[in-house]
Amino acid sequence: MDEGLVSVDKFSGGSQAYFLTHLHQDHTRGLGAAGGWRHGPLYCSPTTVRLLPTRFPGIDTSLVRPLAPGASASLSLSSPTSDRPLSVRVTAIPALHCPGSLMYLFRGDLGCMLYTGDFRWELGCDKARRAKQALLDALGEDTVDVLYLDNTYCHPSLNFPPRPVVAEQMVDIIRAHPDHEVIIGVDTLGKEDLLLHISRALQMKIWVWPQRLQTMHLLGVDENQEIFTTQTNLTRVRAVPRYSFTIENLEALNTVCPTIGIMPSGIPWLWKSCEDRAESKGRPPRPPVKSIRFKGRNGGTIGMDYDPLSPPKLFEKDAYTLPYSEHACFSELKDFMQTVKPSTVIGIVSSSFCYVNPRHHFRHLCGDNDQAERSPAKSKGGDTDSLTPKRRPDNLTPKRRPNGSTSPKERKFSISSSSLYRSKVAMKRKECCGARIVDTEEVISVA
DNA sequence: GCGATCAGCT
DNA sequence: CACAGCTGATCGC
Repeated sequence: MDEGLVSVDKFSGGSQAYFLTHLHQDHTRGLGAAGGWRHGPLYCSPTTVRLLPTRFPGIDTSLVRPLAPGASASLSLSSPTSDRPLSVRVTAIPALHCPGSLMYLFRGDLGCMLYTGDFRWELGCDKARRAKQALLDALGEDTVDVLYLDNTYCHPSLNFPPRPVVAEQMVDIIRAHPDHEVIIGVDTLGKEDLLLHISRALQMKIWVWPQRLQTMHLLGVDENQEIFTTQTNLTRVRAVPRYSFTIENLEALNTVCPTIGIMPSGIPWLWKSCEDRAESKGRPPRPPVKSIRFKGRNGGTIGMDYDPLSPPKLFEKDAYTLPYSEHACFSELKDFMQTVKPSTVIGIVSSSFCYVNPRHHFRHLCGDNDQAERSPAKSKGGDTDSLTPKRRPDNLTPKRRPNGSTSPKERKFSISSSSLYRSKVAMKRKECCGARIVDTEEVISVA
């Protein structure tokens, strides 16, 4: 593929069309650049369109092209080198990562490429089976020349149950602590289904910070406003920003009232026991790990390495972590590879703690398995910067990822008052983004 | 003084 | 460790 044609999750310019897979900050770098968006047409899901102004208030929506899951669009591009016209058809496939997340399948004069973005692929769930069918329908007889794969958890040891199973485990934990306050660490987008499940199962509202409530309403997940609230006295279960979820904060909250924390995450090292962490940091050992019993969930229905019958690992006192992941685990990646059978595969996650070239595990599922690394495009030239992720060899420690360059200017909320002065910049950001650590503590201590 | 970007951290 | 994100420092306007 020639250079300068299309970019996915990269918005620094130089392309003729731009594609956003989902609205997490590390995928939107460059979108908030000064002067608004004017590099070219910007394709994303209708859900993402709806949320876009909350993340990028100044964005010029005339350049935004909503692409519904399953829908296609034709792109008329021109070769930057020869000026000849190029025809490319793009199809959006649900990625099931967070609300509005999409994969993009490109086919046309440049061959066939599939960019998954971040995705989950739980084929025990209807949504994933429908997504798989949508992908197969879109592919038809075509073969994917290059698959850009979410390799976040691309290691055979990283298997976890489908999200509904883990959601039920979380309900069990909360039920086992009837007199505790509960905080759950979440990001600005994602894990809505988990919170909905908890709310329905326990018949309990869930506190979220004001900006998160706005997101819920824009997503339409709580149309009757029965589930989520910003009023602290209505519930003992709170979803807090992931960065408020620290041992220090949990201990502080416990001085006010008994509180447990639950971190839903697929990150494997969070499953380690607290002793490991204490020793590794030279701190005195923590108290012994408390164990929690879970109801068995139909024994072998999960068929993964993670054993749902064993208690979830506790990484610190009063804090639990459960493998609720919005990224595909290894067995799902394997199934995806078997379904797509690409000629070659390239990982898109370069900052992973254990970046693994997916070819290492899936070479045998690639059409070009007998060849070493080669240019992934057909005979049309080298691959584009834009569609080539930051690649690095196996077993190399990743460098620190450059930070996001987005400038989220959220609408203001009144809850942001805090007596803790840090800096004007911090205060400004605080105003913009809604509740933070201190707000959460204040709010809970008042309750 | 302000926003954008970078460095550092979890 | 960093899924995605927050904070403070610095730079240019």
